[in-house]
Amino acid sequence: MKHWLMKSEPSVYSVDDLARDKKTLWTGVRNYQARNYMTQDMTVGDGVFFYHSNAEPPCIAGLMRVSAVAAPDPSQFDPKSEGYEPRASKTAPTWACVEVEFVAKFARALALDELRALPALEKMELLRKGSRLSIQPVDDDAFTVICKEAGFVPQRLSSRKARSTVVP
DNA sequence: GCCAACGTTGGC
DNA sequence: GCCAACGTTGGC
Repeated sequence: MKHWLMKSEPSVYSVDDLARDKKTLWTGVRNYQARNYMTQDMTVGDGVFFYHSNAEPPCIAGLMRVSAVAAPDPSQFDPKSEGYEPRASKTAPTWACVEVEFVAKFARALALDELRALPALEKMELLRKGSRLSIQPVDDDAFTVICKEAGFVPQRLSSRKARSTVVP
């Protein structure tokens, strides 16, 4: 299972909005690298950090999970949408979106400067100077460190079989 | 609001 | 295929 980080400006769509909606289509991505991560690498069940960009402070605000693989982003077909893509057609779409579902809002959001203070995250894409990529992979170690720092315990042994093997 | 970094566009 | 101009992102 892979892990990811996806950015959204909370003034547009926040972790609280997702907590309310339970699920949403992650529409509006207009960057090829970010799109390719969605169409080529994301699978159902992948964990995704919800990052608040252009926020005060910028922070990782919660966790979500991929609930459906990439499909054409409907906003590219809507002339009234900011993300309208005149070159796209239903048979040859340009942009894609995954569906994500809410997992958790971190009781303590992890601000960018706190993340920078963690040596284990040195190589994280998010923390690279000039990094703008709105969808990026997060390696297992970084995922674990961030969850721990946020006081969040991932429910990795969620199947009945797995749970039954856990010593009480 | 500023501006550095980056991605895209389009002329050549 | 190069690269200057332009537009966007996103921290500060």
